[in-house]
Amino acid sequence: MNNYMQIHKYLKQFDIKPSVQRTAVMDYLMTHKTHPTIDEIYSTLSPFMPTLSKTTIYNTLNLFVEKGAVLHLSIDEKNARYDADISNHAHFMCKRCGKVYDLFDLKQELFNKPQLKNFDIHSVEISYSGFCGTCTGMN
Amino acid sequence: MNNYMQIHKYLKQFDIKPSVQRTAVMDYLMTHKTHPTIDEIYSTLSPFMPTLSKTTIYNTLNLFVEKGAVLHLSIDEKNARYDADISNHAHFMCKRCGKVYDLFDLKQELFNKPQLKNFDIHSVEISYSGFCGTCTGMN
DNA sequence: TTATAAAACTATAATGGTTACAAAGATAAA
DNA sequence: TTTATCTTTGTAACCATTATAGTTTTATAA
Repeated sequence: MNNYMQIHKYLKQFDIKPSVQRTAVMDYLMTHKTHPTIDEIYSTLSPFMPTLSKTTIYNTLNLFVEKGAVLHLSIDEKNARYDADISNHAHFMCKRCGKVYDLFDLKQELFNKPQLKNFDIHSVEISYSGFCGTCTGMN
Repeated sequence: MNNYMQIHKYLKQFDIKPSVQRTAVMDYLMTHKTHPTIDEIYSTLSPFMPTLSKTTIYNTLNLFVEKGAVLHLSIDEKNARYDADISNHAHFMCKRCGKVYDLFDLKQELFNKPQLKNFDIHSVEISYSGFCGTCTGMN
């Protein structure tokens, strides 16, 4: 079974009808774990899909987020970022270079939804910011 | 000592030169713990300060955040939100009514900055979202 | 297969939050 | 008082996102 069919199956698990465009976007997110912006996704895919519209990227990602297949990250004030890894993990954004990194090795308790009687919590986002090792020369 | 002078002293602690406008904005943030948007701050202050410009609100809040006197919240994708309470606490945003609530009663460990050799972490933002009690009728 | 309806995609325009810029005003120093 | 610096202001520009309407594709059913 090829990758295209695997992604089809994966999308269907989230009640998302596969299409060429949707499959390409999910494929991009799965193979580029860089928390890309809309523009990055569009710029990369566009040469291979000449009729592709940026609106479709917007529509597709809004659908993915709505269906729970993709995380919308608000860590970057300038542009929305997207992440196909929906497992519990946090993010770090370097204030100098702007890269967004995954932080997997944190205690899982961090991601527990607090049980509060006045709030029905659906999602958690844990974001750190500062300088990355590449920018400080400390790695 | 009046409130105006107290706020002057407070701003100076953050190396911020007080001015009428800056004092008014900090006063607003301290007395309105609703995590207001730029527009809300401007709309409220404007009638009392007829020459006030919205650009000044932007400039002022950018300065406050830069100096560490105010937190910029990215929990609301639509508008930046600001919080004069810089102590460790998390936020909850209701996806129906849009209100942003403070969550103070969480374990302080949540706000510990993980010691990672490749990342120099300056700040932490913990955001929850879902439905609030008012919107679900459950309180 | 063909006709019809629904869904998805596309291009363009509109929206709206934020920043850039330049001029005017206020403050501080000499 | 003069000069320099900082702050504020209004306008214009920018740019990410959404709205809209038309086209294309896909699904349904006769």
